[in-house]
Amino acid sequence: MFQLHYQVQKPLTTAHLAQTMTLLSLSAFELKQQIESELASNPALELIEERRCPHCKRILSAHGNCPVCSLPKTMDVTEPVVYVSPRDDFVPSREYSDDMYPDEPLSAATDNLTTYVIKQIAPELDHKQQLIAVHLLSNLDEDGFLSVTLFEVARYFHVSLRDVEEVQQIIQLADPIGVGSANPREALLVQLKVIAENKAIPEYSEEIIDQFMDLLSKRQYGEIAKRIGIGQQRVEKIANFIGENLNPFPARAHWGNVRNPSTPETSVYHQPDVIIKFLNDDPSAQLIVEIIMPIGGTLSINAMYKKALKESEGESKDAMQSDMDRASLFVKCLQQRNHTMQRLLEKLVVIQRSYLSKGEKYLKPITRASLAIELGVHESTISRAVSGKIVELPNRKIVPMAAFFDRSLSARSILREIISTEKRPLSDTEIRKKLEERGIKVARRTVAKYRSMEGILPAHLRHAT
DNA sequence: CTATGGCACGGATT
DNA sequence: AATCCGTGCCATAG
Repeated sequence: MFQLHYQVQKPLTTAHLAQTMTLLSLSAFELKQQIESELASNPALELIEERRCPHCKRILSAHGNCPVCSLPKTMDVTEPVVYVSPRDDFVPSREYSDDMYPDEPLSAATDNLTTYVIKQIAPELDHKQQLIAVHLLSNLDEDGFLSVTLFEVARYFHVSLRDVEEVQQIIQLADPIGVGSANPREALLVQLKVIAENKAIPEYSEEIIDQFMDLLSKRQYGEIAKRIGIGQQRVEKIANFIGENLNPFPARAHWGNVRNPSTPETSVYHQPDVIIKFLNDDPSAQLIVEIIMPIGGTLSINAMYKKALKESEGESKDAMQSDMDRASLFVKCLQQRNHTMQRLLEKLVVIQRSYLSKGEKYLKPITRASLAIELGVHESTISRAVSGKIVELPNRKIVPMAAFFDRSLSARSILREIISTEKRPLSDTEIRKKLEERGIKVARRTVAKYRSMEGILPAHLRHAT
């Protein structure tokens, strides 16, 4: 039924529970919106301005201590440091900047997107081009990308590839900019060009998107810097610019907060909700875990408002009191959310430590339920806390938090290794045996599934390289 | 006869 | 209650 495991100071109310649960399931990006709307609608709430740590420029916590500089001196390596980190530099990755799209959001449905775009561009096109445009736009996927190749379309209409490209370019310039591209890379390049007309763009932006998209999405800025031959800081700046001004999924601007099941290929870059690092990047050192709070400063009850409430009378007092209650409820729920996240991550990083330091092969296949028991919370609490959250790992990779509960990742990773070192193509049955030798018991059928998940061809179509 | 993919069932997850 | 994932069974290809 209800979860009575929380260590709460005040008695629980159903409202309290409901709101805590909602907040828990929000990603940093959604949380930011939630907090901002609450802050705007409730005068009793106040955002206390940040105070910054003189050493590391980080925003100080409510207690005035710096989360990084005040790390415990006793470095018990097995004890991770987990803290909530308020960020005023938080930039939601899936949002357009206002100057690009001042208009109100569109409906989400793809077919509406089709007509929406056609309306914009129809006047510019002759009859034949219109036919092509309709064809292209009816083959958009949910992200606004083409699910057909230009070549196919050209053949279908018996026109030259050039003609189709021309139409595509017109479509890409329509709102949402970049729609009708083949992939995120193309979309970003189009957006970049459009912005460049009104605004200076950082040098190398184009090169980075064009040539290092995969590295960019994994946030491996150092690598990019090395390849271009410029400083890493500069690359980070450019990456920030891209994150702030461009959207790799054109159609999603209209989707609000989409939970994308992000496959490695389609996920581009995200602001993580949680950042996990090793102290000094040393895998044998202590783990540092940052839980991102997408606001600078601390949210709390407005002291002036509290005072005014005491002095007021009658009906206005009632109204103020209710705002007050809502405010304190919100603050409390927010604290509880962070507390839950903190406890969850403390356990999680300890359990998955070898995964964090040594790679995918060492991911322990734990379940949400087992962790729930250890933490003494309901399993749905874990589910909510995990769903939709993005984590940055010590190796700079961005993965969904659900990856920590992947039952098959380590198996698949070992499978990849087996196949990449095989002398002759091994059949699924043989692979199953090899896996068993390494402590993974799965059915033969499952090996086949893992193979296809990894995009590895069946044995008879593979040949040793 | 062997290797593999498709479909469906049951348990876990959401 | 709906959905996802591992697995067993079976059909099909080689």
